[in-house]
Amino acid sequence: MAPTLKDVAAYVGVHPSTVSRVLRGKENLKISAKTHDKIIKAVKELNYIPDFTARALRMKKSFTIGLVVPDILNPYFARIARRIEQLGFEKRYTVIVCNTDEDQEKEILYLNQLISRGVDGIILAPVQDSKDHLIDLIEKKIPFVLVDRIFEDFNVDAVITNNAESVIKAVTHLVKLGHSRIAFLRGQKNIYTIKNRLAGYKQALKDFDLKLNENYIVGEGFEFEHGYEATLKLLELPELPTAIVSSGGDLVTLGAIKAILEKGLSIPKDISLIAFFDSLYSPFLSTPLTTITHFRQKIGEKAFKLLLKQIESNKQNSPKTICVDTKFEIRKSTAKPSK
Amino acid sequence: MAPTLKDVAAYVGVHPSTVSRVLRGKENLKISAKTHDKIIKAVKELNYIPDFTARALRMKKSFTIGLVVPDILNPYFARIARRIEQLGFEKRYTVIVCNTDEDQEKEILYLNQLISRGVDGIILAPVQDSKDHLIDLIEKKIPFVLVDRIFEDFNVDAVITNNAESVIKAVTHLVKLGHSRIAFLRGQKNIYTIKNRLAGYKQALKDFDLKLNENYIVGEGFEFEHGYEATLKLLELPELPTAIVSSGGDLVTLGAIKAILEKGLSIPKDISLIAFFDSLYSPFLSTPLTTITHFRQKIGEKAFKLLLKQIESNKQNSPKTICVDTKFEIRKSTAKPSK
DNA sequence: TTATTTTATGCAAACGATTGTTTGTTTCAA
DNA sequence: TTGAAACAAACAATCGTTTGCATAAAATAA
Repeated sequence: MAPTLKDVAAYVGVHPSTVSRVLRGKENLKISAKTHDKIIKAVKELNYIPDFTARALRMKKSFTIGLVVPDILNPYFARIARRIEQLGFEKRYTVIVCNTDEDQEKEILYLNQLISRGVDGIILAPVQDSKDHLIDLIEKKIPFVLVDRIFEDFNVDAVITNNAESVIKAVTHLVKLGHSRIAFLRGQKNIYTIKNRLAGYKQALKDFDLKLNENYIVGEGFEFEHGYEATLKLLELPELPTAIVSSGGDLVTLGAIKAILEKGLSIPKDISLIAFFDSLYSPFLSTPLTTITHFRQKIGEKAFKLLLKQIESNKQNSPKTICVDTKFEIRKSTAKPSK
Repeated sequence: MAPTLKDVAAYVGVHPSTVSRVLRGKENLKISAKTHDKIIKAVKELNYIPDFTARALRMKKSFTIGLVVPDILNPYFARIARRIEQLGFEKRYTVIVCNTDEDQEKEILYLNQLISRGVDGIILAPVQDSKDHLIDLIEKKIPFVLVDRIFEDFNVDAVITNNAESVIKAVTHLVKLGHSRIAFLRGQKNIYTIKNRLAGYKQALKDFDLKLNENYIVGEGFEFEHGYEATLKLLELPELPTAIVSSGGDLVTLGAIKAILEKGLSIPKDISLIAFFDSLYSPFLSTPLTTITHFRQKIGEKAFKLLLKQIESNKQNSPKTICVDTKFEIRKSTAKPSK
């Protein structure tokens, strides 16, 4: 059996509390140098490792944070997660990763698990069917930070990106190239980011006096298939769009590319494409993609810092929403429309 | 404050142990239907959530497993992680994700953290500088499973892939196309997978009576830059290779592609390329990549099941190494050499 | 020398569950 | 009516720490 505090204490011939005090350091309680050294030595010799569980129970502090995202396979969330884990490591926090698959039920289950496990805080990209369970978190005074997605009139710490503006920039670019039939390939509806991107799209059309064609707005989810199906539908319309803004991320966009190529169309000759996409891969695609790029590590960083501040300060600071800029990177997938 | 067992007990007018027994179910101890119902009702009304920490301490079982990988950003490990998390969820296990960045120090620190936190088991893709700390795990009787990388004469549960053979298949394909100057773009040296892939490479050359050119073996790590630098070096040799086998994964391979294109060479006209690469992106690259594809969810699945078996059975089963096949997928990045 | 402060450590009660053992009731057969 | 068996629930110890408080010993002041 692994040695406990008690074992160490017995070994040195001292009380467990003394060992504990030596190990925890700080404290104004003074320990004589002699016992201090003996204890340190004993800890080494017995190879004592403190039991975090017991400590967490006693101190009501677990040095654990929960990260709840739709899918860690999505490079967008993977990078955020990576950065959070990295910062957590520095501060001796451990990260529990939970994937909701955009399933509200699962989100609630996970959240309860995390609460039950006594995490010190939660970083969450919520499925957005409801926010009732989040109100619960507030009542339970569990620190949490939203990333990527927020709710109207729900004022909590959050890190988001300027979705609408980034799409406006994209559409502007297309319009300047001469496009007027611009389609919007959505990810899943009802997600904050998507709603805002769509709003940006509509705003931009309005700004340029282009009529809004509802048939040009397609897409029902964040998977490869969703992108594929939706784009196929788009390409079977009587009047083809000359450009697509893909707002659903990597998988959706790859699905879209597959559909476009299958239809025998080429990018950007027949169709211009702008996407929210991983900037690592985008330069290397068949046609290097013009993208709206997120600074995902920065998002993770900001989120972690906000959370840590909540955890460490007991007073209730007023909630803060941080908006991280995006970068518009022009590559080869956008060009003048052919006719 | 969140209600505890005691609160529920007091609310019903019963002893905490009774509540516990009702909640845990099973047990041969009988509880009258009446109290049972009252307790269930009280639990609902008070919205009681059991404290996992306390339970873990008492039962010495945390329903937590640690996953230690070099980098979750690497799609290879991301998929494995995803599958493990998924299966864990079904069995009510929670996953703590740790990234080592191929740093032995960090691996040891993490492992100690996990032990300290009382995880029920660990799935580990080890940095391979040493295995001493793993022997520790065995002594402490902490269930663990290696993935992707194993040690010679270290017989523990593990899930690996047939690295050597998959490279032999790749080289064979190249030789049949007429290549004889085939280079090997390594990832980091001294990693089990890489060593085996290299062994496969050498074996294949031997099989085909091709001479081994040490200058054709390059690469010092798993990052984009490593792939880029190494390939550049390769392309500055007096006698250019006509084909490259990239064994370092996505990042290394993208780096290689960048180098090749920068040198004004084209794939596969000037250089054929076969890579270990994410099959999601590979069809969409500038030249769709001929790849050696791993079934990563299967790896994750096997690893989780091995671990679960270890956790659930107290007797020491004899260790098992499972080898998961790879798939060789021919796309457009391989062709006959130009001259 | 005695009183007082300081210093170093021990004591014991938490934290919130689980579980072997006891105790107090019923129930039922003899 | 008594005694044993069966049933329900309480009791109390325990998991490994931390921490407020008490206390003994040593150091200092009076």
